[in-house]
Amino acid sequence: MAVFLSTFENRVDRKGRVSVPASFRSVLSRQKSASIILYPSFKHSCLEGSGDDRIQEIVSSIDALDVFSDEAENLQTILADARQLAIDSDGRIILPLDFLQHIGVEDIAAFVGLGKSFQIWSPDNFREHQKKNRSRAREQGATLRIISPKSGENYK
Amino acid sequence: MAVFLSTFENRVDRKGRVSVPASFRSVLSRQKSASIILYPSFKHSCLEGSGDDRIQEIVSSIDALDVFSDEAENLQTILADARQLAIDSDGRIILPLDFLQHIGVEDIAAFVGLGKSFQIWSPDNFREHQKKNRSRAREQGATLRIISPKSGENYK
DNA sequence: TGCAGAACCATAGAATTCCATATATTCTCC
DNA sequence: GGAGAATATATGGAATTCTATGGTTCTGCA
Repeated sequence: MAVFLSTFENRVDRKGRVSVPASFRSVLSRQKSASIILYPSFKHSCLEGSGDDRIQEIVSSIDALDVFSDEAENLQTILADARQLAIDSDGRIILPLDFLQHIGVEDIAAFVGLGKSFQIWSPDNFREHQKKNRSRAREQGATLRIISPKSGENYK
Repeated sequence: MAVFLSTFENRVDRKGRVSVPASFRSVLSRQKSASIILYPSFKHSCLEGSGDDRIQEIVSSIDALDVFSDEAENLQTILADARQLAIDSDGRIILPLDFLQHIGVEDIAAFVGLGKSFQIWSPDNFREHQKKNRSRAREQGATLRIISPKSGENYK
């Protein structure tokens, strides 16, 4: 498995420790460095996460923008708020307190696979978010257009 | 035979284990990784299933969109709900409890071949669904335009 | 020396693998 | 063509491994 997939709810203990889902770890272990990058989402009350090769892509994308543009500065806030977290020998990370507060997690964290990246939510907030997304996806069904990975051509 | 075809009803045991029809397995074994991707259908109370090359297509599609766009989020709801299930040495998968509940399966699951993908239904729900579809097809006088397969695709 | 963070154990429960069997299907050889 | 052997499929249960998770000990640093 080479992509982050599915949703897992794991317990956060008093020290902020939480197990990274095994399947996520196996994705991360294929990358150069098996650590995790997390930063608060500016759209939702969740954390955006990925391996650190994904961060390289974000850095490059920002670099391609005008240096002093608002857009570039907006995206640079991502980098300023990001943290790199090591995965310990038991497969856990420690979520910083301010991150936990930002997403409203007391004792359960939901890891949500989004392909090349993932998110961390409070379970309740995520369920609500997912419900909204589903109904919007149903309405906009036309936008669920699949692109073949090899040719890059649309099926219609 | 290289496409998912016909309908098979197999027993689901207490642990959620169920045999994947042999002919489906032979289709899947031609792909890179012989595992199954399942996710709840938007439209019906069934599960959508396919080989995991389908997930690669969805991930690529997301990648072609702006990272934080609504469209990307629509597709990501699929990934968040999807599960990759390994086929064990006896040809079985384990259907997660919440999936079984979503489609209302107690002890029998119907695998329905749809060509490039398949669905999993409760037998009763499927029969009803099939009845509706048939009568609609009759009323609307279904027609079909045949498109020859792209050269890259191997039928054997 | 006290504290925070990291590394180390221990364990219950879940998930995966392995084995056994009944039934159905195909093959083989007469 | 048909009887019997060999193979394949679906299914149940047991054994083993893995994952998540709580607690304890170590270690560097102020």
